[in-house]
Amino acid sequence: MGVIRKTKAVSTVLSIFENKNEAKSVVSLIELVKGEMNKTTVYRILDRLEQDGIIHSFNGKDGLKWYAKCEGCSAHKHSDKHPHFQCTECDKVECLSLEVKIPALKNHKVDSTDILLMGQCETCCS
Amino acid sequence: MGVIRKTKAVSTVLSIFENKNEAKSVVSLIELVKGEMNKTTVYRILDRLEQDGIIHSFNGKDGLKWYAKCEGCSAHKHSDKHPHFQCTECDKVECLSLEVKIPALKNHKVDSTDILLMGQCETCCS
DNA sequence: AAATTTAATGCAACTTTGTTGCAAATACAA
DNA sequence: TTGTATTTGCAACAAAGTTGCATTAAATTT
Repeated sequence: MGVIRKTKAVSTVLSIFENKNEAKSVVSLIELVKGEMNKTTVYRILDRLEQDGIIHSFNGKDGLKWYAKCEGCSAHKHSDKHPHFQCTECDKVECLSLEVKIPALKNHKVDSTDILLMGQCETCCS
Repeated sequence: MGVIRKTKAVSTVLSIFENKNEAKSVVSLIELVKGEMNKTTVYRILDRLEQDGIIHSFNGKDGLKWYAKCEGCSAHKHSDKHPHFQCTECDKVECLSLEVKIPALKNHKVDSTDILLMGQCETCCS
C-alpha cells in the first residue's frame, strides 16, 4: 500500500526522522506527537513509511520496535541490514554502517539478519 | 537471587530445556505447562534460571522473549553471545555455535551483542 | 519429627504495547 | 467544486508481561 497522501500527520512524523540520523522507538514517537495525533495514526504512518522504504524498523534491546530513516532504500530493495547500537544507560540507538560478515549456514536459507550491539555510547562512556 | 529451591514447578520447566537443544518462547512455555502452573510462576522461574546461568534469553523476530539452555554458562559468566536462527515459516529458533566477528567501534564500549538470523530452517527448506 | 523460617506460588488486578472496526474527516483527481 | 478513496480519531480490544499480597511449601533448626 504505502504512503499515498501527504497529510499533516505524515509530514510531522517524517520531519522527526529528517533532521537527525537517530532511531526512535514507537513509544517515544507517540509521546513526541501526543496531542497532535492519535497513537493508532502513528502506528499506521510508520507502517506505510516502512513499506515505501523511507524508514526501516528493528527491535531494540527490550523487544520494543524502533524506526530509523533508511539510507538508500526503496520499496522493493531494503538496505536495512546494517547493525544497530543501543546504549544500556541512556537507551539511545544508532545505525551503524559496519559490514558484519555472517558465515554460511548449512541447510538453512538466510534471508535477513538483525544485529544489535549493546553497551555504552559516546556520551555515556565519558 | 537465583534458584534456591527445587520445587515441582522448577523441575517441570527445567525438564523442558533438558531434553532438546531447542529454544522456547515464553508464550509457548506458558502454553506447555498450562494447568500445571500459573503464568506468573513461569515468568519468575525463567528469571531465576537465567540469573543462575542455567538458561539464557534473547528476543525473537517479533520482539517476543525466548529462552534456551546455556552451554557452559555460570551465574557470573554468561557465554550467551552466540547467534540465533529463527525460521520465518515455522518460527522455530536454534542456537548457533557460529563465531561472528564484530569490528571495533570507536568511542563505544560494546558489552554484548544480539544476532538473529532469519530465513528457512532445514525442515522448511526442503 | 515438629516447629520455624524464608522462598515460591496462585490469583487478581494492573500496565504497556500494539491492533481492529467503523464513522467522520481530509487529500486529491476529474 | 464535486466525488471518491485514503487517512484519521476514537473506543474497544488483545496479548505480553508485572505487581502486591495472601497462601503454600521447601529447607533449617531445634
